[in-house]
Amino acid sequence: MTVGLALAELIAVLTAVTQGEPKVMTVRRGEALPSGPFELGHRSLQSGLREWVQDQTGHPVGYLEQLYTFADRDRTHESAKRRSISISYLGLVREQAAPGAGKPGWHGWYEYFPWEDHRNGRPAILSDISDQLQAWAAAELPRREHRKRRVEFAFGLHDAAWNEDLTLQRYELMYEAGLVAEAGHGAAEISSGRPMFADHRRILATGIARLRVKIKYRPVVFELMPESFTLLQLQRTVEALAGLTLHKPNFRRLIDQQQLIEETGEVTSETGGRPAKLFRYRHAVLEERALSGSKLPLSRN
Amino acid sequence: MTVGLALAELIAVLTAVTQGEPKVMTVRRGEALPSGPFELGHRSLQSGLREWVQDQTGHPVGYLEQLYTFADRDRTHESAKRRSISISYLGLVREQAAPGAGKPGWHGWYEYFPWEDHRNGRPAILSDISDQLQAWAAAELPRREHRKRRVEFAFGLHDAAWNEDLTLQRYELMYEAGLVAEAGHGAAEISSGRPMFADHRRILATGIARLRVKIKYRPVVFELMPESFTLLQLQRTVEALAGLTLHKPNFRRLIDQQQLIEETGEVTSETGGRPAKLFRYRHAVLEERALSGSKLPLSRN
DNA sequence: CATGATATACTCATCCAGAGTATAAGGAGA
DNA sequence: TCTCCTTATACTCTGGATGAGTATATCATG
Repeated sequence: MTVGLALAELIAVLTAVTQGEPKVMTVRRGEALPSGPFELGHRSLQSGLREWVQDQTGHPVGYLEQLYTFADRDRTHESAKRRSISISYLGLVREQAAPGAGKPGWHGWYEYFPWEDHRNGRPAILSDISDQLQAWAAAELPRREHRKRRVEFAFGLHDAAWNEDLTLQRYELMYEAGLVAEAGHGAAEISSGRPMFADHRRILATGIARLRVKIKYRPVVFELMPESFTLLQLQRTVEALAGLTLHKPNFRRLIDQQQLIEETGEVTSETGGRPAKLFRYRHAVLEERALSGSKLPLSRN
Repeated sequence: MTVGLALAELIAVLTAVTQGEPKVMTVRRGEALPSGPFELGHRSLQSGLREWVQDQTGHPVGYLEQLYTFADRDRTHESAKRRSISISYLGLVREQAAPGAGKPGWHGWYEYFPWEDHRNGRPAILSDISDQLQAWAAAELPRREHRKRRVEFAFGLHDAAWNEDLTLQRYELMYEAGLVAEAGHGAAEISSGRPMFADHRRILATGIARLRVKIKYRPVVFELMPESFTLLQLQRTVEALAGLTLHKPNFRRLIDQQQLIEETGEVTSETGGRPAKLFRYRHAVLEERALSGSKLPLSRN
């Protein structure tokens, strides 16, 4: 009887937003997510990863949440016929290292998922992608209708609207259809985003999807903001994550009716037009009550 | 340099609802959740658990979802100074084994968490619990206010309303305050529910919380229902999981405006009064579209 | 045939989210 | 200095969803 011995590995999807662009920390020149073995010295998984990231990047991790645990057999480390278990985490950090000295390479989310950014309208690539997916769906007879519905729903075709939360479902469909490079087979004639090592891009998709869902009911955005910020800066950050533009008046209404932030008393005129008030997150006061709220208003435009 | 070798173990929170009561599958006469090593032969974590449960209970698992991965050092299996990683899952099964022959022991959720069942009003135990928690919160000076707010929010004191989703937060607070038996110290003078081995009750709380959240936006309830059912049976099942009573007319409105179910054409008069129409879940048609909907109406009473 | 029980159908008020419009306050350039 | 442009901030309107209550239908039972 074999005992369940396995290699335990930690993988991090570390995200920051700088200049209105969501970034992920990578290694190997953008080809892989940072990862490392889970060592005996660590107190727990959570703290193990925290220490490890601190060492690697010099940045403290604000918010840290477990994503998923994988154990597929087609992973590396299969040297000794041993299984490798990967425990992935989503982490939010406040700032990006000064680009130059630091080794950590930050890359934009949308290099890897160009079809996920709808801030400037529906990306052109989506036409190609959905064409190919529909062809793929129509090809296989047995589960044809089922596939068609999955594609239409995930990509917001026909009557369905684009749903930014379905990042993972979209990637998985494209993977099944052989449209992404990692798959090996198919090799992706269309420009389907930058590939990554092994299943790292899938893990990144998991992280993006999780964060997009989360910002709607938990005030995690503030983990990505500087100490003080304007309302538009906050909105731009949310938009960057969601890959959508928001309705400005409604965004403001929602934010202040939740009382998550307070004025610092200062204003900044670095924004161009009329000077904007600066706000800060009300850490202390809410921490727990905030569990309930924090929705965000979406719009068509 | 230590390599991340660890024992991988699977733990399941298997849930069924019979006669309007939510149950969990246990071993050791209700003292532990079923668990087992993750073996080399398994294709993946998911399928490993699926096979294992099938063997143990004879029931197929309908819905299966990963809950959380733990790796605390105060777990068992610390024989060889080796860490043990526990990957927990939430599984839904349609029926309970005929009580008698089968070994699996099903126990009601609310044996372990009596304060979580509000279907017959606020349980009396909650007065004791919140008294003790407030005393505990008031005792420690430094973070007093913070603790007070956590308790009030989690248990719906003062202005806050009872929120059924906070099962895990409530258990954790009680654990911190030494009100549950697992904590060791304190030994729980009050009847704070049946204890479990190690951190199994915490894992159960995680599963309950996850399921309570999930039924609000995904049609997972149907994994617990028989092929055909009446609307009231469906409502009773949801109420059992949420630990709350629902507003009947609104429940019905919500269900049929989501078009999740369809009439079978038959009726049953086993329910007492006027015979009720039987319905079935529309598996095929929706599977994917259903991703969006499936909320449920809560009420005060 | 009345009564009690459950099933099913409607109505009403409130709140909230999406969408649009209007005014304020700065800077840049004619 | 005045005008225009840009961004910030404030207000209104409408439709739909949600919480809550009420009325009618159809069975079994005494």
